[in-house]
Amino acid sequence: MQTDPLSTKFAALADPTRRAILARLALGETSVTELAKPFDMTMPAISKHLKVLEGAGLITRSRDAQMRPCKIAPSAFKDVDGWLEDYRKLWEERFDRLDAYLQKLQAKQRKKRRTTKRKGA
Amino acid sequence: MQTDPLSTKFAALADPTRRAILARLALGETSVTELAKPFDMTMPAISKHLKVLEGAGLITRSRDAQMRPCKIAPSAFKDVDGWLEDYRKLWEERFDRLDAYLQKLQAKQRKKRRTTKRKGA
DNA sequence: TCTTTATTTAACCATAAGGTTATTTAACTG
DNA sequence: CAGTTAAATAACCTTATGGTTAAATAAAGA
Repeated sequence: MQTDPLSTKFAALADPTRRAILARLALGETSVTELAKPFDMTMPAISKHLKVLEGAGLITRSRDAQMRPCKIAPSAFKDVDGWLEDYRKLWEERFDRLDAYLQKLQAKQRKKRRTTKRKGA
Repeated sequence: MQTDPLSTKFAALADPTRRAILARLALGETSVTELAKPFDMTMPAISKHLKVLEGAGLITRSRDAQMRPCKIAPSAFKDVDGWLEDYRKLWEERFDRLDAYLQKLQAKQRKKRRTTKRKGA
């Protein structure tokens, strides 16, 4: 596995079970047993998933009696979002260029229609 | 590996070599040999990385003589961005609550300063 | 203190990931 | 056609991942 924080985060997010756990945690802090319920999986498996999420800095854990409640880390998605930001620009530009191209195309077609005085479809 | 598109994309992004390839492709379409240059890695390794990126729908490939130029797929990051969107809301709310809390705290401190008439630091 | 509840750790297994070298395929070039 | 360039495939190796069962740990409760 890669050791840089961004790789670790993407790797953690690459598993549907872990994303489902995050989705549950988005509703609020909860226990491991509670988190495990929706899954057809043993507790140690869930425990490992939580360790991966924690290791990636996506969740934090506390203690409440025997329970180890989990919650989403405050700035969990900050760097992932920051990374995406660069590419967001890229595809917005791409979209802008496409948009410009389509407008040019439409202008050309309008011009054509004017010169040919509505001959074809 | 998981087979759903989002997992496949996150997994593809979880490797720094692949992210570097994407960063290079953000500058424009280019050949495999060109893409390979910055890395201390054999061609087959790069070839595999490109296959992963293509399989995730992050890049597309064409043909130009013996070359197989790669470019970033038009809507490469759309679903990843969409997924993040939900959590963006979450942490904006979290931030809003923190902000509200801090404002309340400051208000309380101003009040305190007024009643104690600047006694301590 | 013994038991129960909540969770983790250890040991193991199958499969996937990321790399290698050697070989092939594909297309241009002389 | 023979040779060169660009890239992919095959076969292999090592390590990581995602799961299991069985055992250990931690805290609360009778």
